[in-house]
Amino acid sequence: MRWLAFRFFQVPNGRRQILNFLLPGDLFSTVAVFEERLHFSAQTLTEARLSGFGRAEIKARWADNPRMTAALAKSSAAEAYNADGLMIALGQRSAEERIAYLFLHLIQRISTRSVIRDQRYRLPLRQQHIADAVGLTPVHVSRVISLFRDRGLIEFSGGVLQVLNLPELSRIGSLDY
Amino acid sequence: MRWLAFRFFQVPNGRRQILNFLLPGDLFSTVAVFEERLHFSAQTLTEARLSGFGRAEIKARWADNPRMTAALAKSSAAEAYNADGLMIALGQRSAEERIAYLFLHLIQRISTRSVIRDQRYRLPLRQQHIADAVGLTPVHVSRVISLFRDRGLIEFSGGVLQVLNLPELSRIGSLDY
DNA sequence: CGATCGGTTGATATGAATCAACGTGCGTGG
DNA sequence: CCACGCACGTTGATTCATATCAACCGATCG
Repeated sequence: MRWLAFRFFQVPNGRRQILNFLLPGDLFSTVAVFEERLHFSAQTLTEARLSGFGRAEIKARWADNPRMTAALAKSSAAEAYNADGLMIALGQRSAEERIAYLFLHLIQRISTRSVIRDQRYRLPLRQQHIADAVGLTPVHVSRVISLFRDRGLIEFSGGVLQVLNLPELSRIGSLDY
Repeated sequence: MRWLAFRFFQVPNGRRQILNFLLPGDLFSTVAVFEERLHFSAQTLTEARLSGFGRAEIKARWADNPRMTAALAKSSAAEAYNADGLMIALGQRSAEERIAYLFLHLIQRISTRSVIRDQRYRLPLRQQHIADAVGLTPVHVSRVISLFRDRGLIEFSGGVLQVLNLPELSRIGSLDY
């Protein structure tokens, strides 16, 4: 991954929820195109390269530009789809399932963007970020990842994820829907 | 509320996550306008009145109809906003907070649609639905609602929610963002 | 070379799940 | 019209998954 960022909400009680991760080529937020005031924040995990568009400019060009319209619709649909997946994970699934789900989700998105060798993915996250994304504590994330490591499913350290047993990881994390 | 429905995903393990509730006037799903295959299901809680639109028809009229474009954009933004709220609730908040949040969210949406008397809201849900929406068991939902009742915050039975202490309910459930 | 950060590990605490029993209202069929 | 069954909710006892608290370790960095 060339760079990585995330969108999150800081909860008054001190916790935060990571709402999604942003990868190269992602629209930062489809809603942001239409809404002036945003309820969330965003932060990069690496150096990142952003392109900005004026809201007025987009709106002006949008009506007569079917390709832009289609791109926005597609981005919006993907956001909704991903949000549904995370809600399902957070609401109904165990710690192991959530973490496996997150890894699977990320490696799938990364795979559409770059060629992957030996199932190694650059994923510059700390366990804290995983915890904030899947609604667990960093301590518990550490335990689950250790468990995965002991079972030979993955290696994860130094910002690199290596998948060693994809079928089993999928069995745990996938919803296959 | 004249009628009520919800959008949900059936998890292979037998649980289900309610992704959102649909109220009169809501677009069923913005994504459904563009995508052929949907990953979720929907169900009504009461008799409901639906209007259908052909996907082709919408697409054809969409380019040259700025009002429709705006309506879709607005609906899509609201969906994303609500999804963020639920992800935050599911990921970071306690059982009491989640349930208070859900009630607040629903009464707010209902209030924009009908005139409310005496803080009484028709809300034809079973505790099972609340449980499926906020990621708890029906048993625990029952306990929390009893607690709220004992503290004089709400009454909830027979499909009617009566709010008795809105400030306190808000203090518990609101994120005030 | 000490300090800080991220991760690991162990002990204990706790919120919510699970298991189970019971109550109540309601619809249905005898 | 009664009796039974069923859906829904309540309540108590217990279990379990994850949080919390705390100590420690290794790497990195000023």
